[in-house]
Amino acid sequence: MTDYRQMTLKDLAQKLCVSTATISNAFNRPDQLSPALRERILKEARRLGYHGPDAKARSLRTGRSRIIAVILAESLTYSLNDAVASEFLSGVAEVLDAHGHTLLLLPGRGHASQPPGSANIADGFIAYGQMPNSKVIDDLPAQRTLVAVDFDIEGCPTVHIDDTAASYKIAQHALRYLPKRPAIINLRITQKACNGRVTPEHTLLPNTSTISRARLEGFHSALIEQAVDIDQVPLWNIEENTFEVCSPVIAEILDQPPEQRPDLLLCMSDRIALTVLTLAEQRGIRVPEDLRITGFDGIAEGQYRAPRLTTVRQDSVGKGRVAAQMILGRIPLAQQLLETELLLGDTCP
Amino acid sequence: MTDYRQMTLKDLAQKLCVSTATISNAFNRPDQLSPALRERILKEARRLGYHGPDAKARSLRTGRSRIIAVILAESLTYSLNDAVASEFLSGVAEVLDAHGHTLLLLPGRGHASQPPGSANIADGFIAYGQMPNSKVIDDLPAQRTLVAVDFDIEGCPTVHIDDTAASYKIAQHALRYLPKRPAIINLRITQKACNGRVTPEHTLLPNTSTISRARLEGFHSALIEQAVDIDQVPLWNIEENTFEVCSPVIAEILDQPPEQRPDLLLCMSDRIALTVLTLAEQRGIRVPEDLRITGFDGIAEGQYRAPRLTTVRQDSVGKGRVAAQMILGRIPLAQQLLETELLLGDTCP
DNA sequence: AGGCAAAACTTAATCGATTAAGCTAATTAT
DNA sequence: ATAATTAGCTTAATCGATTAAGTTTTGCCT
Repeated sequence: MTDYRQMTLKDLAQKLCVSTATISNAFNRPDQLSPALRERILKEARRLGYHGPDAKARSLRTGRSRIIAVILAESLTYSLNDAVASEFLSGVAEVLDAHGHTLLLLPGRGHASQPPGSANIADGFIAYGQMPNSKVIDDLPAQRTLVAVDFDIEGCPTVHIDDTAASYKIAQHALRYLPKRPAIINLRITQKACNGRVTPEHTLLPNTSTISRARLEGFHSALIEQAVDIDQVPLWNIEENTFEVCSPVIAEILDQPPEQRPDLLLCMSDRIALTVLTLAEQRGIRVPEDLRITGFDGIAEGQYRAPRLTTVRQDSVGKGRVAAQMILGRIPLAQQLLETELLLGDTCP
Repeated sequence: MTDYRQMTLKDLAQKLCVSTATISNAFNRPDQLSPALRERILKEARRLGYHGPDAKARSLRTGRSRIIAVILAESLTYSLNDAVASEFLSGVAEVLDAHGHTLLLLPGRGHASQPPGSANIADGFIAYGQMPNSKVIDDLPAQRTLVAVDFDIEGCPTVHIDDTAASYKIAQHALRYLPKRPAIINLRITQKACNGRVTPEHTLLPNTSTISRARLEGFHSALIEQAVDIDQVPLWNIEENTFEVCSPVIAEILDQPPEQRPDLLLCMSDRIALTVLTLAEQRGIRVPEDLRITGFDGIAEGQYRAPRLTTVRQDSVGKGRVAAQMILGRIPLAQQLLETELLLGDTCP
């Protein structure tokens, strides 16, 4: 019987015998009409079930949706369970929310099962940790702002840290103890997938290509500085930063005979380092006596536990804040480099 | 000079000397035009920098945006760092993505700094863990679907677990060891804020009001069944499920003289239980010998560590999946009750 | 070759708002 | 008292698509 079409501004205008412009002004520009009328309109709107101007129509007309999209590197499922990505997102969300914007989450290219489509509803885009050759920008509407985080796009404002310097810093700290058998566990540094020990056949990605690669450079610099032959330092690669994928590789490392087993593991992420720690504890390997472990990121999980993880903290939340502020035009679009901080925990004091 | 207005479908139509309908069809209904023409259109579109139909206009015209909004209970900042909420979101995201939808994140009412506004762009809403008297629905467009998760709205499809039964189950397990001094740590069960020991002055929320309250009921049932006087069981309340807020309260509990200190702590969440575990480890309190600990949720962090947390797992990811499938109409809108599972870890074997 | 159906396009109305420009009536200035 | 300004409201164009209905072209059948 009654018609279930949603009530529009026009319907409301007709019922109240005023123009649509006036209704619109009642919601958007209070100074354009008498307070009495505005009051009446808002009251009647509520009574008749009109919940304010339709966002779709409004965004079409004004050209702005108050939505900012974050394009993640991985699938949403992965990203939401990754502490670093989550912290980053929470920084973004905090700033967006403070300025009346909302957050749209997009999976990385190659992870979306459908073409973007609805994504270009956003007023601006924050691309997070994409691959260097990433084509994210290619199908983004040209007019809208894009901020790149943790990777570079030519001529695009970016937010990042100096990964090489940071990893150099922690490796330098760890090497002060002159480990007998240092080893490195890295994330996705080989051209083709490799879950395990990296051999010469596995070609490494180019030096500056990804964050992982940059961090490996830092480790290497510190090792070279200590006159360690980096070719003698076992390098392990892991394809995904999750406990499930890390575990078997790390088990393989730890299950070597004690005299071959590393006594220092420089890990490219806290997730890896924490997995090492868990597996070491399960095996009764003493940390740091038998094995020193360092991480990278400074996620909460590594600090709110005993023993605390020795790591280098990057301000992921801050990254998110800065990126969001840039997108909203609160700070100038620029190349922002954030600081990192050594966290001396118990796993490599 | 050149005009920076974004290129529209109409512009493209003019350049190619075809009608706008044809362009639109080239993007949306391939069967409506000859393959040759379609090919030409897509190619020229790419060449001229037309990235496909504008999402704002399209969503206005079609009435659908392919965006689903999740209304969280807390601020986005909190939710994104909470493992349970993140797992839930990742379940939602997984299903949405598989069906070409995207995810818009909205902070809970009272956490947004601005009125919703752009939120009603979504095709459907999933409200997560709201307070029982929550007014979320009130300013939601009436026509759109709403699914409630972990709380109830009259006449609204819901997804939840039987919190009381689940907490009864784990408490029952823990009580088999006939603890001398059991105690309970709960989350937000008092009328007004209370961070610490709950005394008679602190009125409790009504029985069925929140999840926390439901879980407390389960603990109590199990205690009563063991003929324990529940008024003698210390009850502690915590206002926020974070390490920072939990710590001082838990320190207070653990720093009591050993003969007064609880030998069993039934915790309402894994976050609380893990904080207990960390602080106990720091103090050299042996778990489970001196202190047994149980959690609730089954988050990854509690299982991927040594000792593993004894807890009851709820399938948060599954909750998200089911909620998303309902919203998308893949499964009927209904009241869904998911199963829980006892995880026998090392903290209360 | 004529008739008819299907294929390939076009026309034009529409989605639900915003906003510049215009119009009256009321107020202020001279 | 009259002109000038302002307040308060309306008119109508516009944002950029989609899609039902209509038109022309092509292909097929007898």
